[in-house]
Amino acid sequence: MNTPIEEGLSELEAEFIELFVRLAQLVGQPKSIGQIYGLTYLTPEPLNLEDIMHRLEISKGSASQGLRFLRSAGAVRIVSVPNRRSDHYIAETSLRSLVSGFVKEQIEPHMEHGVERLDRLKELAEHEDESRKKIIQERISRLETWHKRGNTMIPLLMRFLGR
Amino acid sequence: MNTPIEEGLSELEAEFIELFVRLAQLVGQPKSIGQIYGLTYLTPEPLNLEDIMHRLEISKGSASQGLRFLRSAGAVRIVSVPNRRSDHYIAETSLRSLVSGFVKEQIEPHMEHGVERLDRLKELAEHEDESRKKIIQERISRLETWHKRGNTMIPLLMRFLGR
DNA sequence: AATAAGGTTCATTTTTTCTTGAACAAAAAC
DNA sequence: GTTTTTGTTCAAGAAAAAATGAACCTTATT
Repeated sequence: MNTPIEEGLSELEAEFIELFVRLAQLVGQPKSIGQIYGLTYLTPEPLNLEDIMHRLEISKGSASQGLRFLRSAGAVRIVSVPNRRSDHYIAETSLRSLVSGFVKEQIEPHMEHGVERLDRLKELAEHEDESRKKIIQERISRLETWHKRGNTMIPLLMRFLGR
Repeated sequence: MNTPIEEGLSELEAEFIELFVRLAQLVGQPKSIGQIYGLTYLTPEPLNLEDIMHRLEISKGSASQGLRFLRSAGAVRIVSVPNRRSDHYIAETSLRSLVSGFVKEQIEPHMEHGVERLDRLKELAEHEDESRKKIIQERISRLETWHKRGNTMIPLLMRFLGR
């Protein structure tokens, strides 16, 4: 046993976490992700899985999966705490790391897959009636432009967010 | 009665629409929104509600609600077709209008609400123990920085997408 | 080697979101 | 004024997403 972490959330904490829940939902992530990240963000001390479960009153499964996601997106980091066997987490609070993690996990896969899809469309367009072919190809090439813009925008975004 | 629009989707159309469905889901919109927008995007002729229902095999309710959303986000536009009483739609195919509609509908409300939430947090932080107050305030001010960055990024994004 | 602690996995249940279609309203057409 | 056509709304049902918790693996501790 070790220093017990207070149960329940203060009004401030609840409000704070609520804000992160909305943020999570805005970018299409489940509530629990927002809760966990929010809690680690506002808590100065590193938290372990058990702390998180109890303070947020969520299941072990949710906490574990949520942490895995946040870890892989670079939103939280494991720190070691003397005399504690369990993994402890602290939030990565720079906007840049969050955005970059999000882009890497959620956007880039789509972008890459997008190339294949566009090629497939171009392929199919070839077999189209001559009458429609022209216009279809024009639509597809417009889509390609979108794709390219998206691709050039990402680095710009990152640059804006600083090193 | 008037010129009937072909039922069912060709492979090309299905593939094309599938791409838009994914795009819709990426930005947290239901499948039907992606389908409707995809169909209008690739179809040169203006489509009405009935065309959309039949070709996509979705209900009247979905089609109506989907179109309302797309209209309000500036993703489709009503055009009048001679001798047809019903509203006909064509897609707005510029990336800029789409993004700007999306930002206006989905992002800006959050941004505005965000200000209130931050003020509320600052208020609550005042009543915090002196020991934690400092650190909590620091966290909140970090959040404010995020908020400001978000706000300055939007115009930059729009500028990048052209006039 | 046995026990315990920490963590993950995943089938099941719960919750949330989306779709449907029938009822309703508005505006032509007759 | 009645009938059609067109479109909206919203309660109920269907589908999808997220949370739960028990079983299970791994690694430390005794």
